[in-house]
Amino acid sequence: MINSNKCLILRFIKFMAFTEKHIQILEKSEELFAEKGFNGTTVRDIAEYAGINLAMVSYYFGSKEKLLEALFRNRMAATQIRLQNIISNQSLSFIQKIDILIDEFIDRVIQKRCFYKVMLQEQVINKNKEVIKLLKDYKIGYAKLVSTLIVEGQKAKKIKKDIDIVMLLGTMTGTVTQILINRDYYREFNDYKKLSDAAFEQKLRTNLSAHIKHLFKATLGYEQ
Amino acid sequence: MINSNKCLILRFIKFMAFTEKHIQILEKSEELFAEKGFNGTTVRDIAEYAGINLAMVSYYFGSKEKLLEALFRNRMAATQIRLQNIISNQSLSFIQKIDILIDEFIDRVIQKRCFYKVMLQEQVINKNKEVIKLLKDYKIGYAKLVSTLIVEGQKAKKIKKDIDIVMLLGTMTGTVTQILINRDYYREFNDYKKLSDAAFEQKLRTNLSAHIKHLFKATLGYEQ
Amino acid sequence: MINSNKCLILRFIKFMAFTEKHIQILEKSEELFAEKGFNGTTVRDIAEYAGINLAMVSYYFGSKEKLLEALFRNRMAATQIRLQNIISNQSLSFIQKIDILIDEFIDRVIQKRCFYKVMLQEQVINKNKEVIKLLKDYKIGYAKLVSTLIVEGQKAKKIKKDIDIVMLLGTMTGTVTQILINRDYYREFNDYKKLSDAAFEQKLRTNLSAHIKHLFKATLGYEQ
Amino acid sequence: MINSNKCLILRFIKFMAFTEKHIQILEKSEELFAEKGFNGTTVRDIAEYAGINLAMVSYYFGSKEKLLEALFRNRMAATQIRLQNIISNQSLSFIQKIDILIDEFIDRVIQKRCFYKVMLQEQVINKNKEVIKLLKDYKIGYAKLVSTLIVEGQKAKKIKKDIDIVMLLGTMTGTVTQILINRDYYREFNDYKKLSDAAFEQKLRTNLSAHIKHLFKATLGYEQ
DNA sequence: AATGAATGAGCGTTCATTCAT
DNA sequence: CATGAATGAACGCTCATTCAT
Repeated sequence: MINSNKCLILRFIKFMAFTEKHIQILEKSEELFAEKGFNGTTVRDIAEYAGINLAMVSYYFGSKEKLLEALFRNRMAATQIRLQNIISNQSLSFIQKIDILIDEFIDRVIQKRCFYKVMLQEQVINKNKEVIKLLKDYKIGYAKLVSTLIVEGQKAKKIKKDIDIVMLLGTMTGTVTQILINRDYYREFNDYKKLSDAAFEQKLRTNLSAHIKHLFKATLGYEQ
Repeated sequence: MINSNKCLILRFIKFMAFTEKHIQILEKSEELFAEKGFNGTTVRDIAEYAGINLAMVSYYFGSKEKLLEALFRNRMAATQIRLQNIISNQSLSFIQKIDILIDEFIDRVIQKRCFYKVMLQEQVINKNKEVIKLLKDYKIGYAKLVSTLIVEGQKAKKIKKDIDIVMLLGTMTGTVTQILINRDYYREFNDYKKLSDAAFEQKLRTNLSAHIKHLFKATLGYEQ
Repeated sequence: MINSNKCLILRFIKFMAFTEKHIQILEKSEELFAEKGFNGTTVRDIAEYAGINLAMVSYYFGSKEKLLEALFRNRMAATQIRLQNIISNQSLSFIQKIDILIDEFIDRVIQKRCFYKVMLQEQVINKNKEVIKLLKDYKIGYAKLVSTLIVEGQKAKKIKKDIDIVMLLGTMTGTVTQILINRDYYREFNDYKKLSDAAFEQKLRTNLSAHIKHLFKATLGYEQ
Repeated sequence: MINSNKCLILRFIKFMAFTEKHIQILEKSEELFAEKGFNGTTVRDIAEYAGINLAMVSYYFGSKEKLLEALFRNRMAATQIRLQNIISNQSLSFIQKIDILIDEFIDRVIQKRCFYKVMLQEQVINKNKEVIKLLKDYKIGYAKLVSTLIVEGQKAKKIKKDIDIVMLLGTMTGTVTQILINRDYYREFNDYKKLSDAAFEQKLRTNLSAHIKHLFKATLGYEQ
């Protein structure tokens, strides 16, 4: 089981000896890309914000485009590890795994919100072939992984037949993305301004988790 | 009640005498913005693709930035009219209105998919103040409109209390957006390649409609 | 004598049927050229400021360049008439004529200060051949005219020999020009701010007149 | 007294590490600005004439506008040094200092004739605030400096009372400026064409010097 | 006779990238 | 190994002028 699951997730890790400066550039550029977009961010912006020399970006990563690719590879390798840890945990039921996958996703987007904004951009304006390839592999891997869990549930007659997995994952991803985008507006509309930033973030996490889990149960037909 | 609903939707229509060439530029630039992003699209690209002189963009719209604003104003004015027609229809129950709103949204995004890609961009990379303002007004108007319907249903004891409207609308918007983004991937994964483009689009519409309506019912607690 | 003097001044009048709109454009463009320079003034600026259609400038004058030429021809024709009136006055002595020429020049520059700013520009940045030609003819005519008066005075042994006329006229023109340029600074430095605009202008005229006449007397060696 | 004079001249020197290429661009652009005006000179003109890349102007100076400002700061810092050397020379009488100031000015304008054409432009078409500020400071400093010398002469009862300093300096500046502008015409009118360029320039210098010194003496009332 | 629409040319500036050191 | 200096290409925009009506 574990081995077969492993195969479902692609290996994004590609050897690259990252120094502290590499990481510094990646993190700072991620923030800028998220805020102003890839095209709206200049190499000068990155150099200035990361406190490095202008030529370093090309020197370290080859080009602005390849910096973006490195960013994706880096973040996606981390994601792979997180997913692997969940899947390989033999003490969890498939229902528990689905719930944990939902929470993991919410947590991931909230923690790495900059990256998910960049990811969203790349999916819409898609230009970079390497990134698109990474994204496609990730999506296929993720869908197959969830598919395995659902098939397992269907065999145990605990989950409805004919589940549209891509649609369901679209709901999860889309809902979280929309809340990520409309974070301030969500806070305002629901009168959460009185909460501290940390408290609001916790509230957001809880609300999202409950909402999406409820949608999954309604779609998959299981009860906990 | 219906009249008061009218007030909930903002008026985006602002007088601008659009000639055929204005429309031509708007539509072509919309396609390019959707494909390559606002920053990734040059005025020269637009001029070439729309078959007009380079200087016409500035001549007609003032600047590339104002062209984008005009695009948003134009599309949003059309949206307003569509919404108004639904709301002002006195022969519909609130449940019917919610269902129609869902279908209208799906239809709108599928028909104007380019615009919705541009809209997504602007929400993530947001730079243009005028556009952000239009978007905020639209979102508030839309949420209040749905809120009115839900309150109506709650009064009639047909809808659960404590509905998180922004979250629910996030699910609708997010799901449709994700399927818009992953359209090709959705087609591939579900083996819809054998369908004609038109048949697939119809399938997409039907699936999305059924899925989202089901999620709404599960969230709001009503039965038709 | 009168006839010979006439020959010293060139004829700038060239037939052009000027309508009110022509005059309007000339006067408004003169103001703008004076303020922002010829290159810094756009045809759109002129059209807007003169309240006419953008195409009128080309339509009426042929081009922006020819508008400038028309402006020079117009103003210089008027100058010619003013000078002719002084020269042809047989009741004046040559000393009186020199004094009157000085006052006429001061008066002309103060009244038509915009034009003299444009004139100064054209002499420095000189580009327009037609204008340069007009200016050269004017200068030669003016110098010859003054020369005639001085020769007359020298014959009457009232004026020193070896007068450097161009230098002397340079002093007159230069002094007035400098005060025109430094008008505000002159007012401030001499504490004339308390005077009304009209009173200051009168003061300026008086001071300039006395100063330049004094310099002429010191140079030419005559006493009134 | 001499030390207090030092304070009368503003300090234009602002640290800027000028390389040879900076100087090259400054000098070449000065020529072009003098000939065609600031607005009439394109960055491409400058790049070509100075033998540098088009982007270098922005790279070195920030913008075309800031290049102009640098030009003014540079030339005016040099002027300050020249003036300081005269003022601080304790072996000169105030009359000698005035004479030397006149010669220094003539020399400066003839040597840096391009700059003085640019300066004249900026005073007439004035647009650049920084340049106007520098010019105003220079004028005030110069006038105060001369004023100090004159007051010294008045105390020694060698100079008339009630001297209009701005007017007198206007005569000096204006006369030199006019001859600068009408240089060729002056040469032609006075039949100096037979002289070599160098000989004519020397003649020009001598004539200007004698003429202006004479005007100063006539105005100030002193005798050497 | 007068003008709104349109345009080719060229503007100042910024870009990601390169390269000598 | 790291970087300051430099650059070709392209950017959004404005210009004076034209032309069909």
